[in-house]
Amino acid sequence: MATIYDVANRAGVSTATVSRVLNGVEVNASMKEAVLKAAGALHYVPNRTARTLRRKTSEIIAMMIPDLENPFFTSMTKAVAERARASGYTVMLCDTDGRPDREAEYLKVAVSESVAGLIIAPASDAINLDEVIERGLPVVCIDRTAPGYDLDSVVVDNVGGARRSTELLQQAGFRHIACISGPEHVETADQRTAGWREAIFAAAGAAPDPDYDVRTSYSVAGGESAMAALLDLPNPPDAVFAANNTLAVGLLRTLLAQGLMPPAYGVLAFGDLPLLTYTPLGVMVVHLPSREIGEVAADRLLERITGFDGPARHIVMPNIVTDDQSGMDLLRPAERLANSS
Amino acid sequence: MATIYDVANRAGVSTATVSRVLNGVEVNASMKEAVLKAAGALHYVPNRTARTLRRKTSEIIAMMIPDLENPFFTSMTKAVAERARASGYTVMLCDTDGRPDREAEYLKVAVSESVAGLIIAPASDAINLDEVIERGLPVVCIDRTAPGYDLDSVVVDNVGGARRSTELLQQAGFRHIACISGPEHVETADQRTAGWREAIFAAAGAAPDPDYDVRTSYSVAGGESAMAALLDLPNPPDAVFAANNTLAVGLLRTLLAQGLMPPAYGVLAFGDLPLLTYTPLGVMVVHLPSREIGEVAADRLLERITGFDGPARHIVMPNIVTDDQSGMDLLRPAERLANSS
DNA sequence: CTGAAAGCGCTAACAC
DNA sequence: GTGTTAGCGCTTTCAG
Repeated sequence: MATIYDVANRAGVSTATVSRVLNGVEVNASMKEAVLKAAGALHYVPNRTARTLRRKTSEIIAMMIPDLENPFFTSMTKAVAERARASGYTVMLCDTDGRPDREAEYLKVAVSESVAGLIIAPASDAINLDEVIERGLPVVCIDRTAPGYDLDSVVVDNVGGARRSTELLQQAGFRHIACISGPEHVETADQRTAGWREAIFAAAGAAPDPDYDVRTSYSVAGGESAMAALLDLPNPPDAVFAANNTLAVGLLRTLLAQGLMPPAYGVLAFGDLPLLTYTPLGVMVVHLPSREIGEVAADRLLERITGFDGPARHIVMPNIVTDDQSGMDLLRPAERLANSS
Repeated sequence: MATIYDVANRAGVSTATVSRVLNGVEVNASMKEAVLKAAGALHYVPNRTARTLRRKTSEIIAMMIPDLENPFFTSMTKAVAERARASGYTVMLCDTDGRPDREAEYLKVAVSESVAGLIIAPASDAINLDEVIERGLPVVCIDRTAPGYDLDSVVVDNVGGARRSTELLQQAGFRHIACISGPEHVETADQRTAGWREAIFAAAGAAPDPDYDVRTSYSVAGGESAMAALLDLPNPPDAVFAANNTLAVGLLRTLLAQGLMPPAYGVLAFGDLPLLTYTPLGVMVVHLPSREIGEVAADRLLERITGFDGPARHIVMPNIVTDDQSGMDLLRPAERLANSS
């Protein structure tokens, strides 16, 4: 309730001086002390809203992701929040549910709140960031880029990673490898499917069976039904490349319900299955550095917020736990468990 | 960039009229149309900061939880964000990491941002909400209450649930049941341990072995080391009641690494292990309605924000999937999988 | 029903 | 180095 005026009065100085003290601008030592004492006595809490109105930029960072419940985005978000907090910023959570309309809505709110910056995993490749760019808002894309805009981005190597993943399945002896990927026009889904195609083509000298190329929503339900459809095929696959973790969980549900168990049935998940990985199930898992992506993205954004104005940086994250040339962690969960204990 | 003045000018009306139109106050139809047209032409986006400064309350809800990466809080947060969005509010994410100092910091930011309301899972039972209460900020406690304050709360029956959980382990034939719970002074941890004690006392006619009563941090690491310590005991337990999901994951890691497998070794997790539950592992799981807690909490808060001023409501959530009198879902994962397919 | 104008709390010229 | 003061964009009395 106390304002900067109250503090100024009590300390016998002007509001400008109070503001200076509060913002770390050089001020006479005795005045500074008086201000601090007055502020303490009055339980003064600066009003960020007023500051934002005046400065035209808040201490809030907008974080837009398609699904907070996906551990991949959860840990990314946690990392961003932690980095932001350390620099005095707070995160405005925007779960777009993968819907462009929600995304547009949140984008408007972000502008309306004069957020300091934006970290976003675009819901589709048709995303419109014009308004945001016009206002000079710093933006960092994560996981997916924003086609048509030259923005900082932090992603993983989807095409190459998917190709190497598929090759691993091939090396494990599987010959009929299907790919269950996310929606069309979602960059990661398109790229991971492309990587799978490359590997299949390289091995077979021909394009993959169109029936094996399935696209669905990035969700457990999507993985479940897609797998069911694959098993209903006249010539069902003997292995599956799951383009993300939720799809893998879904397809695993279908598989297990039908008595098909990895590793006899080949399953490679592109992205971690956090809790599942602690159980002895023969699923191959490619670890994606979600936390690190969040950290790097936050750092890059903070740099922009504090004035950095260089050209866009496109960062492709190497994977943390390295066990082969690809830089990916391809241990089977059971092995990983053994190693880590 | 366009302000309400620009819109007013273009529409040939006063800013007051523009404001009225934008806020749904009755206005002459032709004027209203003119305002809307002008606003559209100018790509006008209202400035929420200015509104907040004037109204002294923003359209942001602060959500404070101890760990975003715990699926229990993740789904709760997602539910809150969704409900909030539907009412025009956005969520400010505050991951306190279970630390009172972080919590206090975020509380200050929340006040400073003039948030419309607060949903909080207190980091400890010594939480100080004075400042927040003084300012008349609506608060709803989730998962844990705030001792000393009479606030709306949405929780689960910890004592009773823990007791029935332990009884289930007893009914399954286990006789040496340990309890791994969270930190002291964390309400849920205290209460769940109390419920376990009740069950042990009722069955044995004596207090449980103090060695079996372990408290650690609510984390995978905590569960891991606690389980290791239990197994090192001269007379190790044959079953464990895990007071939350992360503890369960941790103790499971230790167990599996030592070749001890449920259900031969008794494990009951109080709280879901989302992805793990899809695998055929004999762990008993008590489902906690995290999503529903979030929904109810958000609804109660929104009521307060829009003026409700009745006495505090203390809501104890029943569990969703009901298979016994306790209202809890105690199916073993494998059975659940079979049922749900 | 509509308009004029004050003011929310703070920052940043600008003047001293 | 310090104080004065004009707004930031909006809502909301208060007159008319």
